[in-house]
Amino acid sequence: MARYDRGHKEATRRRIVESAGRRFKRDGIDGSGIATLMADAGLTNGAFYAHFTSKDDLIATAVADQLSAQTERLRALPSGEAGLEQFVRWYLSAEHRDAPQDGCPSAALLDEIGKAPPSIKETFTDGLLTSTDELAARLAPEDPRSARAHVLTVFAMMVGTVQLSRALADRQLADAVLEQGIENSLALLGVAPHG
Amino acid sequence: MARYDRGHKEATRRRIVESAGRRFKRDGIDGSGIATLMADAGLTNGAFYAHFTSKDDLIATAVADQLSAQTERLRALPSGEAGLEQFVRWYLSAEHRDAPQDGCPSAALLDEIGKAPPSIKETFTDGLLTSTDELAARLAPEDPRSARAHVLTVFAMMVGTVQLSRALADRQLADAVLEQGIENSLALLGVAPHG
DNA sequence: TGTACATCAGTGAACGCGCGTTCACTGATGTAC
DNA sequence: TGTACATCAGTGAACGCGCGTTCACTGATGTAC
Repeated sequence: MARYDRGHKEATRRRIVESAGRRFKRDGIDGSGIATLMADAGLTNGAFYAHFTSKDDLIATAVADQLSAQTERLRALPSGEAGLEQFVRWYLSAEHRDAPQDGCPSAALLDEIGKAPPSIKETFTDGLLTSTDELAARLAPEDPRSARAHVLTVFAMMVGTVQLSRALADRQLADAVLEQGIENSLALLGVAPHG
Repeated sequence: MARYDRGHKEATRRRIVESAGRRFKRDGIDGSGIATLMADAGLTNGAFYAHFTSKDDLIATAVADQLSAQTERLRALPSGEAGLEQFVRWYLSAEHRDAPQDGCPSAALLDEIGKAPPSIKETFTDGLLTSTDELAARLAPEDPRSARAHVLTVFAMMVGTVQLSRALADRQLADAVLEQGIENSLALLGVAPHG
């Protein structure tokens, strides 16, 4: 159509990546077709391959983008254990459970990433570690690396808890699971609850 | 083709349900087409609708079947905390992680079930509670119901841990996460490790 | 300043393919007479 | 005992549809002369 500003294409690309991240988290990766992803960004399917070499290319890009957005959110938390506790309480909230498109990419996509090709697993692993190392820094400021596996495991547990809460047909039970999850997670992190 | 023994159709149906359960756990529900599912059972696609009204019908049946198979496995465990610990150690083993088709349906499908229609969530919820109540009975034999949310949460955490271990591209880290997961799970259950 | 052409982000139709589902048909056996 | 027909689990081709991907084309702007 038109000839656009310098930077227009880059802005379009970013728009696709961001809306695709949301769509993936809501409907799953397999459940999101190219035409839908492009329509989400206000475009038609044909333009897709001017921005990405394949759907896998977009998946990897969107997963990395989602994880780095999460890292930013973690950096914005209060330092120390207060930030940790705040994160746990948000993560295991009914709001997070009920709005997967706005939430954590791991909670929404971990299962599909486990079945994805190695290149996507690698992208995921890198981005996830960057983000969980933010948590580790809060738990063990003097030696974040030592807390890595521990933080990663507690994070995995929170992921599973949110997923279970999303899958249960009994809302009361789903809420109870989240509450218990907060207690258990804080206990494992050694954070005394201030709620 | 041939006219078959009494009970032949029922046996065929069971065969489809069982192989579909394995296929779903391996490739995902969305990732498993009718033709493949029927070929797994040694049949052609056309016979499918003589056994099920729709793919969703099979999904619900297979999920329920998988969960009741898991319940049977839990019943076969030693009674008391010994059985609990044995379960946790199997669940968070590299073998379980690396063979999803033979493993826990929740670990493989929780994410997709969270996005599934309510009828499937209900089937899942019923079957899951039956199976986790087996664990609760080991933790609190005098009042299993009181331990329900607690056991459910620890179970959710184990699910997330297995999923993360499947998604990580770094095998060493994936193994470390499982090990930490065992420690954390046993701690939360109040079971003193005997490993 | 005016004309001709190059650029290029985006359009929209089409490709082959696999999806869930439908349906006319098969053919070995059981039943009726 | 022999023939005609009913039964029914399973076959395999076909349905319309959406998938990921390709491609000829559009048309507003920038550049060359």
